[in-house]
Amino acid sequence: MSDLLERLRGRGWRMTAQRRVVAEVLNGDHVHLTADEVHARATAKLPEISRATVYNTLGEMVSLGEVIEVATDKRAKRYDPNAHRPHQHLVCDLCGQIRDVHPTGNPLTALPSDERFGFTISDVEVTYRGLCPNCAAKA
Amino acid sequence: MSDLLERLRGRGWRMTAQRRVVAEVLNGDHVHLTADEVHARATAKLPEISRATVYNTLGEMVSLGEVIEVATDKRAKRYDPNAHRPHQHLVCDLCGQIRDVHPTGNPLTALPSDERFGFTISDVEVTYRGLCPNCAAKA
DNA sequence: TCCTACAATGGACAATGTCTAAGTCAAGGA
DNA sequence: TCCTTGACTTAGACATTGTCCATTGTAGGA
Repeated sequence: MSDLLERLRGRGWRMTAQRRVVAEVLNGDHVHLTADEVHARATAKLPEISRATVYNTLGEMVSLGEVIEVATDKRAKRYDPNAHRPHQHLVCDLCGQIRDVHPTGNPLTALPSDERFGFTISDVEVTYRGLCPNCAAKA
Repeated sequence: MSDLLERLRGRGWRMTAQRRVVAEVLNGDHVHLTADEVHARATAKLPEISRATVYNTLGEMVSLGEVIEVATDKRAKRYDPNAHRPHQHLVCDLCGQIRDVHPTGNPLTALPSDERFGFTISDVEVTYRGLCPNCAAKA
């Protein structure tokens, strides 16, 4: 169980009530909240926190590399606190549920050099799509 | 060179001037326009076309499975007319340029069954990120 | 304790996408 | 060819998501 708050403290990040609350809301496994959901939950703990602060704080955590932005659906970006361990995502097309998964092998090796168009590739994102057990049962 | 317009006609899609223009704008290889760019180019050919129609038409082409929605950057969705042939995307993190690529092998085999959480997986999206030759030279 | 640089606030603004009511038109039938 | 009908298009209001900025507040060091 990674502790996002501890990791941020360890980087000498200036701590404020607002930042602590955002980090607490975002902490955990299989957590993929939108900025708006983070704001809603943060407001429950600290009513006067503003939307701009939530956006700023999320943006800073992304810049620090402690949180990853995920764009699995067409709507809002989601924020994933498990930046410390590489992983990919599994998404249910119906309910939108997201799970972290760890495929075997390195997807980079699947791309031949004549398909790289001279690019310097630094990262690969893989999104598996389908139906979760619940939605599959209903369909 | 696939002809999007021909494929749509072949499906008995009711043809209108607006739909024809949108299909013409979107046709080609390595084409990944945003809805707004499609609207801008369509307006050049047919000035009175409305934004709603562009969105509707793109949405219908996606429903028909003739066009794919791509969410490579955090901003607008992009539309890719090469739905008839499976492929993945290579994105430049600086200039946002997108290329279609064809990795070898099946990325699905990389996901062990105990990492599938009971999901029925129907599709895998792979996005390679890095710098294009131009941006790498400047950096 | 006091200072100062950094953080938070809130409200306007921007970008993207959705919806609705009313008008228009493509395509098939007489 | 002309009519009919249901599907398509339009314009603009509205919704959602995200950004910016000037002002106010505060964490942490001297």
